[in-house]
Amino acid sequence: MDLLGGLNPEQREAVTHLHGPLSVVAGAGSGKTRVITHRIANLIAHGVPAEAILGVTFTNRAAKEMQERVWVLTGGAGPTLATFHGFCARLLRIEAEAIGRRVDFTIYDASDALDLVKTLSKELSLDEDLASPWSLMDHLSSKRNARPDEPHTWSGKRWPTVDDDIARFEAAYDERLKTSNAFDFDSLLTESVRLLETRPDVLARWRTRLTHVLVDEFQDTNWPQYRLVRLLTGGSGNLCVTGDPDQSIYTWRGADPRNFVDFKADHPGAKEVVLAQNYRSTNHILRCASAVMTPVSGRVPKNLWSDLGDGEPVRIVHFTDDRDEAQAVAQAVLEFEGDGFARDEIAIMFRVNALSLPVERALLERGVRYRVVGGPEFFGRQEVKDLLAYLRLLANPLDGQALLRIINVPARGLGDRTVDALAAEARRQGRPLAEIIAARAWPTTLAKKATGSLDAFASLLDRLSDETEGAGPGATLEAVLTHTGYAAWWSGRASKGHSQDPLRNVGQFLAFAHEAEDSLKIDLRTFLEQTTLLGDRDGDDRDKVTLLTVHAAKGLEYAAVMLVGVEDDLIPHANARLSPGGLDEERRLLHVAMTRARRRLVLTVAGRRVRFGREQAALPSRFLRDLPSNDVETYGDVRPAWTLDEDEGETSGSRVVREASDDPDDPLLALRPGSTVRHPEYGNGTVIRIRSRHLGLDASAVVRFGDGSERTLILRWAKLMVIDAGGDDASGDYDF
DNA sequence: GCCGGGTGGGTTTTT
DNA sequence: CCCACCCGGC
Repeated sequence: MDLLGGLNPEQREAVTHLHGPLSVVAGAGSGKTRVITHRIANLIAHGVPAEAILGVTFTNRAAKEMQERVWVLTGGAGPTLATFHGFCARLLRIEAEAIGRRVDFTIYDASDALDLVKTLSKELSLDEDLASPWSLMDHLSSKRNARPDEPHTWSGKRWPTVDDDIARFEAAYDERLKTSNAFDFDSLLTESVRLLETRPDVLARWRTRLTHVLVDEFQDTNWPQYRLVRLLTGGSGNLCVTGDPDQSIYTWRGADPRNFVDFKADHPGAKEVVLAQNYRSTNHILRCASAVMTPVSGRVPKNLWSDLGDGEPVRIVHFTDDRDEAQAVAQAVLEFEGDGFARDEIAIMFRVNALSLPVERALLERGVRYRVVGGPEFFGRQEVKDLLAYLRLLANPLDGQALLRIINVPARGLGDRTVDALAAEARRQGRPLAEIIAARAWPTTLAKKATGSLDAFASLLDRLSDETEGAGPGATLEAVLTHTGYAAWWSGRASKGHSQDPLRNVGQFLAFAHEAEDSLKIDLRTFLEQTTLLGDRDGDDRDKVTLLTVHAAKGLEYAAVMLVGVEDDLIPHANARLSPGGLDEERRLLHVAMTRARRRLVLTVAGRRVRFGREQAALPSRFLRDLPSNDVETYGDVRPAWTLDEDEGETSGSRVVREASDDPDDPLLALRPGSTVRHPEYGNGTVIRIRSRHLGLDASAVVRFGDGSERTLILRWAKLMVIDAGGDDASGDYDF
């Protein structure tokens, strides 16, 4: 196979650079995946064994896609292509005993980890007002992801014993993970690093095993991740990193684009390739995407260009409310199909998962098949988590959190008092809770009734583990359901307050486990690892519209993209202002969303949106003002919702096509400081300041009226008409 | 100890 | 709206 055909000179340079450090800075759609897969194939063609190549990607989806493309290029060669977490899990299974874990360790997802924090917080009697489980979790995570030269200390509230308490907590957390024979997401990374740092023999073995490492989405790696690949390639320097600082959207999780700078410093003389030609999108789309990035500070400007022509202008469509928006988006799917877009080439994106609900409803009404990528949905449900906990406990009997979760589910007479007594006993003896139970070493203080229940529970566990020895996920789950009476317990409870029938989910989960066992032939441990590391399955994607967050969309592309909720407080998200550089990251996020689109890009804005059950006014995203007017077309009634009188329905729902938004008569791309408005009582005035919705307060504007008075008006209520939107100067006095 | 009802707060984004 | 948590009745 010709591996270099069809590559441009820069791509070719990267693909043919086989040994020694290489960095590829690749703008969106510049053929980065192509470069990586071809380079891997080229390495193999030049005699590097496939098993000696490790490709690290950011998502499982990307790993899978690369796997397939490499197969095609090499005729079935199988290098290791995995996420950081997946690779670390593999490494740690092999090296488990070197760090005091057993090969059957389980992995805690974010919510399991939070449960552990809560357990420990209670055990250590920490004051939750001073240190909430959430802040403790945050603290742990950012501490472990911090660079060693920027040590991270407790940044929450201070109290007299803070240093002691936090230190005790950190130690207890690590200890409990270890005695539970478990890792959380962060510790998969940090423990792998620690192992390679402290055990030269292990490190040497892995360096022999893996001679070439490639890291994709390098801008989204955090310190332990970079440290890991440095360790692995420290001997040979055969490290290739690819990424795009403009697509750095994970700094909130410890990702540090400075790794690019470090890479250069750590690898003097490294080859550097920049890919600028875009093969994906038309130029209207690219110019809009670039314009969003222009104001980002400290950025190396990148001029993305494409020879695919201008294409269609980017559409900005305004709606009265989110219901309208959802209906139109669902309808648009059908229209796009009429225009020749395949359904599985259309994506609907949003900044936050919550926005998918109204869209899903509208799609359902029209019978449009869709698929939601990720989302907390299924595996986050209580009943599924309960059953998973049983499976985890059977796979790893030391898993303390799994045990705590199910010890009294279904209710079997083991309430808080009994469990607390058991936990205290476990601590007293310095043994894991599971051992106390297996050995039936109950504390002597327990009541007869409790010990009876405990005996029964211990027997249940014995029986289950005997019966499921070596069984697959389907059979194991079957046994759990039979012997625990879990389903009967649910149906016995007045199951009103549950939006989705828990029993249906139980049935689905059982079917899922059976399918994994029967058709995919995966064992219980793999099943558990995949459900936590992979989250949702990616079943049959054909003929379905894809719904996903912008984060989940990174690395993907679609012929048509609709991004909903392009409003202030969503993009940029209200919380973005809490962190330094937050607004820039929001720009990058919008940039990522836009550059997913090949030919058609639609941004939608609603004037009102239901949030937390209340309908609230929404403003178009301030980023929209940065889009070049020649590249966009604006549709719909762009007056903000609060200028419409709800009782006179004449304007509501109108979808008049208008001139682009640079039309001076346009009532408003955004109300802004300097705009002239009319108030029915106070007359004309000038907007001095806009305050977006925050801290539970509605969005408001401070307006100076003709009589010199300044009034703060709640935009949701005040019957303001926009007379003159004011100048183009977007740098007015916004208060966020 | 179990469960249901009331209440208050809200987690952006993912492995 | 949807949940996690608290409380009180059984």
